[in-house]
Amino acid sequence: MRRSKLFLPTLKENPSEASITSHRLMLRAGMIRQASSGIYTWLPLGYKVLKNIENIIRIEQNLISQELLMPTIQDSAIWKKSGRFDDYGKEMLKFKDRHEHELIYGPTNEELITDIFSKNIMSYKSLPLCMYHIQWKFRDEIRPRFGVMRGREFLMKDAYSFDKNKEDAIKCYNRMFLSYLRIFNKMQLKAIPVAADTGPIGGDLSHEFIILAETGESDVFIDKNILNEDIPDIKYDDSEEILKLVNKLTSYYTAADDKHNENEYYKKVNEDDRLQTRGIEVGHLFYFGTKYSKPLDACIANIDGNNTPVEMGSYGIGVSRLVGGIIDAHHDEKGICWPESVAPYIVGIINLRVNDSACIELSDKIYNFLINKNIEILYDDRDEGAGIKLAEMDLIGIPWQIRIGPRGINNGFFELLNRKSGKIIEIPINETDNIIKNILG
RNA sequence: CGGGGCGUAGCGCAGCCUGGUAGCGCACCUGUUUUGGGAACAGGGGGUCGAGUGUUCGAAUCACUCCGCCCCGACCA
Repeated sequence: MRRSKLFLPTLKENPSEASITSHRLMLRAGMIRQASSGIYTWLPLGYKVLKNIENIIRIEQNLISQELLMPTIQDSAIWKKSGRFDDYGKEMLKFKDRHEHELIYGPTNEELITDIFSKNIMSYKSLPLCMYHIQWKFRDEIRPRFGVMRGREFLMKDAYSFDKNKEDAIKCYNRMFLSYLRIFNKMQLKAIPVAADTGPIGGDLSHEFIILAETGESDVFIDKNILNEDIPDIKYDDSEEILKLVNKLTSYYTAADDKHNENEYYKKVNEDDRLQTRGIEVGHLFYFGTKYSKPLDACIANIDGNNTPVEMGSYGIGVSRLVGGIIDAHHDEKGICWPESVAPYIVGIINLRVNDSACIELSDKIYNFLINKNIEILYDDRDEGAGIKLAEMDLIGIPWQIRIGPRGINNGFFELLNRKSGKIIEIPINETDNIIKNILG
């Protein structure tokens, strides 16, 4: 993509509407604009990142689940049946269509997927079944804030599992646990599983995945050692190994403020290992058994021939929130430093002198070379001062910058800069292959 | 919903106290010179001062009402 053609309205100054880092940087880097309180337009650069995050989630979730797409608008009837129409309270947006029929904008989808299940699955032989979708949700938050971190409209991945008994349901829960660890790991986030309350979703087993951040909304108390745990290479069908991993990770003391117990914390964790900070919830696992299958009559014929309510769980990831979370974890004073896995462009080319024919020739050559290698690239071909272009490339956080200017060309090289480390590699002009080696190596 | 703050050009702000018909920086347009970290000079365009009502000869400025946005708290992916 040529920068001269890209809709990328960056801001030099901090907008007054933003107070925290991720929000400020998303506005300044031209990723989002606010449409209304807690509701945002995703501009091209931000949307690319959002899509990249979605795809990381997709690739990992597809190993244990199937993707479908449910609507944003739901009929209020199923919510009345589950009892949540009233329980969910003012957070749920309710409205009527032209026939005075009551609808809601889905804050989550347990009712809808349970309804689909009950109408199409009759037997335990069709289980286990796990499905997910990535869809916009609306929760009319009391106080939206921090940009996409607590929006009213937000993109969520929500998965739902159906099993014939509790034992199988827990196995699915644990597979999700592993899947979440891998997903967050791919985004270069240290997500810590924390025992959690179940809130309006309900149920008796639940973990939140929290990333540590000073701007997080809840206090967390953890045993530092959990941060050193690696994610082992386990196959998803190896329930025993997965269980061992889950048990190991959940044996560490980790708690958000609502479940924190000071005495236990002091007893269980050495003083040097205690870490009290703030965190952002990016994922949540729930096992809730038959909480929805009973009222919505989602029953299966079980092995013994009796109809029994299906065992369920649900598993959410805040996709749009992750964009903010990743920025919070990966930025410096100049701007964003995207992990390559989610970066909107992998390489940025800066032609420092757009009226110099040698610079144009080399820039175009490298641009076309990288396009042919299927590398996402942003080519700043604008007639602007060098400082403007360098500063913007830093701000929007492109992991690799290629700088082409007369100074280098006269000495037979161009520069490849790593955004995160700041290291510059000088590459001879006719060795463009070296770009690939450095980026991938 | 309780507490606090804000609303003036695309962005950041001044002007308001003490009413006299709107200004600065950045950005934008034209030209010249520049060109390796947010250039210089010259010229130019852009505003129902969040909305309504009132007070007044006259309101961005004073009063009242409403709307919107942000921050702290209770709730949550």
